[in-house]
Amino acid sequence: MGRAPCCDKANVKKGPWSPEEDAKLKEYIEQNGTGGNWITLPQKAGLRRCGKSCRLRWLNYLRPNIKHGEFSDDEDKIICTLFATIGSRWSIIAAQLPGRTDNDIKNYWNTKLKKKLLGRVPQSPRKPHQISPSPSSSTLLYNCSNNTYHTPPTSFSCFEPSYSSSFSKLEYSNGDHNQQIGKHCYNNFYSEVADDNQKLIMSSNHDYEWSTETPLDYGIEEIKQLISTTSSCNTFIYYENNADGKVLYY
DNA sequence: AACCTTTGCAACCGCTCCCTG
DNA sequence: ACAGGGAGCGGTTGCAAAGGT
Repeated sequence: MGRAPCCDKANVKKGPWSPEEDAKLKEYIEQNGTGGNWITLPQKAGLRRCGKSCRLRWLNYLRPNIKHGEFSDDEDKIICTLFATIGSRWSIIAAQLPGRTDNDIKNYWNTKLKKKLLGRVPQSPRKPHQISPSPSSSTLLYNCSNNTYHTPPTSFSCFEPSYSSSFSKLEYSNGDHNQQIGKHCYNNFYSEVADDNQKLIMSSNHDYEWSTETPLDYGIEEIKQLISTTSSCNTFIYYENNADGKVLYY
C-alpha cells in the first residue's frame, strides 16, 4: 500500500493550462494569496487541478516578475559556476537569478547550456574512473590533507550555501557541526568552459574570470598527483556520472 | 508537399524534507 | 520520538514547433 495521493486523480484535469484557468488561478492568488495550502487552493479557486499543478503553474509562469526569453552571458556564467559547485540544485541556482525559475534553468541547462559546453569540450577517450565505495550522491570529495575521499553529509542536502553578492565566495555550513567545508575549496576555483579554450577561474582572492588556461581534463589519479604537488588545492569534487570522466577541480 | 527527426519547454511524477500534532 | 501529510525539489516525459530530407 503506497502513500495516499495528494489529490483525486480521477477528478483533476491534466495537461496544458487554458487561459481561463490561468486567469482564475492568478485572480484567486492575487486576491487571497496561496494561504500556505496548495492542496485546498484549487477547490477554493474553482479549478479542477491538482494543488501541485497549481503551485507549479504559479511559480513557473503566472507569478509577477517572471523573466522569459534568452539567458544572458552573465546568467550563463552564474549557472555554470553554481552547477560546477553545487550540482543540479536548481532551486538554489534560481535563487541567484532574479526572475528565473528552477524549471527554466533546468530546461535551459539540459537543452542548451550543457550541449553548448559539451560541444566545445573535446571528448576524453579516457573511461570514467571508478571509485569504491561509490556514494549515492554521485559526488565525492577528495581531501588531500589526509589523502582520503569522503562523501558530503547527506549528499550536500544538509548544507545551506550562502553566497556573497558577487558570487565570489560560497560557503557551506553543516547545521549540526557548523563546519565551513566549502569555503576552502575556492582557492583556484575551476569550472567548466564557456567558450573555446576558455575556463572560468576563481582565483585565491575570490574573483573569477574567463581565462584561456589549459583545460584540466584529468583522471582521478592525475588529479591526485596534481593535488599532491599543489599546495593551494585542498579539495576537488568528482562527478562520478560525468559521461567523459572529467573532474571538477578546486 | 509530406514525412521524419530534433529541439524546446511546460507539466507531471515520485521522492525527500520538514512541520505539526 | 514518532507518524502523517503538505511543500518543495529534481528527474523525466509528452507534445508542439521547427528544421531537415
